[in-house]
Formats: sequence, structure tokens, C-alpha cells
Amino acid sequence: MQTSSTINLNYTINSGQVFLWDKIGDMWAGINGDDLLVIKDPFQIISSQKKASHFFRLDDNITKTLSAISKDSLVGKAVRQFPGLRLLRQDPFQCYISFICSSNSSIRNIRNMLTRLCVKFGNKIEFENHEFFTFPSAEKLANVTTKDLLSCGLGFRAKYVRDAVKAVNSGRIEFESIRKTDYKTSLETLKTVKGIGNKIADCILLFSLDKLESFPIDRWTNRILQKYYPKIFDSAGGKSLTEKKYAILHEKIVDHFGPYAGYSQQFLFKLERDLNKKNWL
DNA sequence: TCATCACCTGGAGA
DNA sequence: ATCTCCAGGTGAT
Repeated sequence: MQTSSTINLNYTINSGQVFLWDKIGDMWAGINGDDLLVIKDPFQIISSQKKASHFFRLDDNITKTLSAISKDSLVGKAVRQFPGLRLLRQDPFQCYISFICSSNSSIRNIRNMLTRLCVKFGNKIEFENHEFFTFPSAEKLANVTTKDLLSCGLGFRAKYVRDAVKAVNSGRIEFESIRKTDYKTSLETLKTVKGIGNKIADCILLFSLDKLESFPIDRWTNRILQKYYPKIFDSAGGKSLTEKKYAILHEKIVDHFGPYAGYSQQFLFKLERDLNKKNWL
């Protein structure tokens, strides 16, 4: 078990898993579903909905996890370089919509799209003279038009988001059942939604539905595998990641990194993006 | 099954 | 300023 004081928020927020966080003076503020989380130094959590410990995964046995993933020497190096970097457990609906919006876009753009969604359809919360907007619920988005979504800058993702909202409201996608089921079934279930392929499904599973064996393979993580582990992940990784290659790669990944491969991925992603001086939020 | 290609948009770099 | 290029992919052909 752990206490929140071991978490490094700067690393954790700036590791590509969340988009709606801001540093305001000496505090961090972020949107998680209908909840506004404000973190003041030294790690005092203010949650409008009292769900913070859940969000920060304080129930994980982090010592055991970090020790396990550090058996890989590069991951071990990243764990030492970014002490306090953690996975978060996000609101599933927000995570689902966020990563559908991430398709072929940049972190900055994703953040802009989601912010506009919140301003347009979320609830306003005022906190210490600052104005925040929560992430709209599936019910709230039930009747939005593609046009509404286009006005938020979603582009070709607008139709995907609209369908994704319908899938939730109709009960075809039920996050809490997905959370309980096994990895492969949960992956296939999410992929029935248009706009969700392997990579985005893995992001949703890892960042909000407790599937720690998820290891989203995108242009960065694929590059990492080819660059640092050419012998282990060689043949499977070619230029375009087909369905089959993705599945084979994932098998090899779990084989090599272990059952907490998702944690490994978070450290490796942070390491390589920082190395290439890529911007975060 | 696989390789190509188009796709909205806005930020970053030339 | 103006332009081109590209960004944490995915679906259709």
C-alpha cells in the first residue's frame, strides 16, 4: 500500500494519460467525470465528490509492482528517473471519449477538443475564484448532434463520439461489466465501437478499467520496442500494425514485461517522450 | 489477411 | 505572414 505523498503529480499528469489538468499557482486541478480534483502542496486532496483515493490508485501495492517491472533494466532506469510517476484510475466514460478523440491528433489538440466539450456540455464549478467545467455524462450528451461536436473541433471523430455515446446509453457498452471481465473479452467489446481500435481500447482499459496487462502500442511505444528491444520484438513490429501483428506483439509484451506491463508502458512512454523533448499539456 | 489512403483540425516549424 | 506538415489511429477499399 502507499500514501498519496509518494506520488509525483508533475510526472503523473505529464505522462499522456490525462488531458484536463492544469497547474494553477502551487496547486494542481483536474477534471475527472463530474468530479473536480484539486491538489495542494503538501499533497492535500480536495475532491468535490470524495473519490480521490480511488483515482490515485492508492489501493495498488506499488512497491511490489515497481519491483516487478524493474526486472527489465530500461524500465528500472525509468522508474528511478521518474520517482512518483503513477497510473491513475480515471472516470471510464471520460477516458473512453478522450481516447476516441486522441485518434491521429496531438496531445495539445486533444486537450482543446475535450475542454470545449466540457465548457459546452459540462457543469460549471467555481473554486477559489477559478471556473471549471466538469466532463459531461453520457446522458447529457445523449442528444448532441454531430454539428455540436464539430463545433468543438472534433473533426472526423465527431461521428465516432456520437456513436460511442449511443453505445453507452443503449447499454451495449457497460463499463462496470467490462471492468469485471477478462482482458481479451474486454478488448473485443470496446473494439465493437467505431473509432476504437486496439490502441485506443488498450488506453481505455489501462487508464480506467483496471486492466494492467494493457500496453497501448502507438507510434511511440512501437518505436521504443524496436529501438531498445530489437531482438525480442523484431519481426512483429513492422511499419503498419495490423490486427494480427498487434495481437502477437501484445503477447510478447506480456511475456517479457509481465502482468503489470501497463505500468512498464507508462514509464517507457514518459522516458522516450521526454528524451525527444515532446510537449505535454 | 495485408497494404494504402483519406480523414478534421490546429499547432509547430520552415 | 503564409504555408506545409504532422499529430499517442482507424475504417474503407
